[in-house]
Amino acid sequence: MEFKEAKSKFINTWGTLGSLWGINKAMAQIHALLFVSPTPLSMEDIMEELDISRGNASMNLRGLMDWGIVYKIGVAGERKEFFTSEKDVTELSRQIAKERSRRELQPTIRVLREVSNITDDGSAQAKEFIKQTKAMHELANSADSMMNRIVNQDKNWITKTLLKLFK
Amino acid sequence: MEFKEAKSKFINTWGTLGSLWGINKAMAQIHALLFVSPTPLSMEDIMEELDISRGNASMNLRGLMDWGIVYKIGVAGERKEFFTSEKDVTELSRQIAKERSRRELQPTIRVLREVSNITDDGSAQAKEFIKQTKAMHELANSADSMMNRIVNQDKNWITKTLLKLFK
DNA sequence: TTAAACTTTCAATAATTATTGAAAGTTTAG
DNA sequence: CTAAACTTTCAATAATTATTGAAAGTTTAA
Repeated sequence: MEFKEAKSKFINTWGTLGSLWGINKAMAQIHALLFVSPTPLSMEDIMEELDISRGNASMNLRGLMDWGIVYKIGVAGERKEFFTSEKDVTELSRQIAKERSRRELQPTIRVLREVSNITDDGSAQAKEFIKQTKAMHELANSADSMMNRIVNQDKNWITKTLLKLFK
Repeated sequence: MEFKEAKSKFINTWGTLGSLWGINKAMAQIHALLFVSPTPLSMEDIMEELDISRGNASMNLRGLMDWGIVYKIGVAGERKEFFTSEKDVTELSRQIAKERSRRELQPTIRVLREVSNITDDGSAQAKEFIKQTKAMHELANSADSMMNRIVNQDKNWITKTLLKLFK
């Protein structure tokens, strides 16, 4: 397999994978493209390479910037804007973990705390509901602690932990 | 908040969350319903409670069984089939980790290995591509090792590890 | 057997989500 | 300022994905 084929396979795989994780295809593909590009790309470049419209490129680039994994940069002597992605996979993981915690886990934990706190009316229904949602609440809290540790405490925690555990 | 409201809030939240993770709403809601139900439910029960069609219920129940987190059981003296979910949150996590590894992570790792193994033609493009996809390949391998450990090695690994790390 | 009770399948349709492209908005060079 | 170069927005539309419901399939009681 040569470069061009490998590149398009990578971008495609990333796009499909993105959809499985609630990230739309174009957004995942833009990220993949920037991730393997040695130089920043303009919106024009991205539109052309992925064959998408200007509007699509603009919206999804903004989305990626909101995730904190793509940056807009200025290039001297160029009027248009250029984009580049977070290149370090550890930092990328940290950023994604941080955002998923904020966007998904924390709101879920809030709901779980709320609903598991109803008063037990003595019915089997209520008893099971409380038991199960409490268990889920504890699990979600643990997962969130883990993510927060990844994000806040120690920049090399992932690597260190994995090394400790698996070698 | 009383039971009924809490239950519907839980089911709804789970449904929305599911969509964010590539699981469709009905499937996530069926799981939520079974997860908090003290007794197994028939397809009829599920259709009525979630207000979905027979076909929808049937297909998504099969999906949940493929994930290994919902079981079909026979009830003595009843002709129709009943369904129940995995009730233990640790086992639920194990099962989901196992399936996600099998369905998503492993195929991705295979592609990453493939594309990161192209021959370096000396171009900056190819160099960066190889460097970045190799880094991603290593990260994905680590994540998969972690998941496999969760799933295969030790049934209480999650709990133990979390306790060790965060208490 | 047979027929009632139940489940699955799948083509049609509905609902949702992504994409386009052109108008409106913004920035900057001159 | 003004106009060219560029970006963003958003209503219309396309593409994708989920849902329905009825026909086909399966199981079991008698």
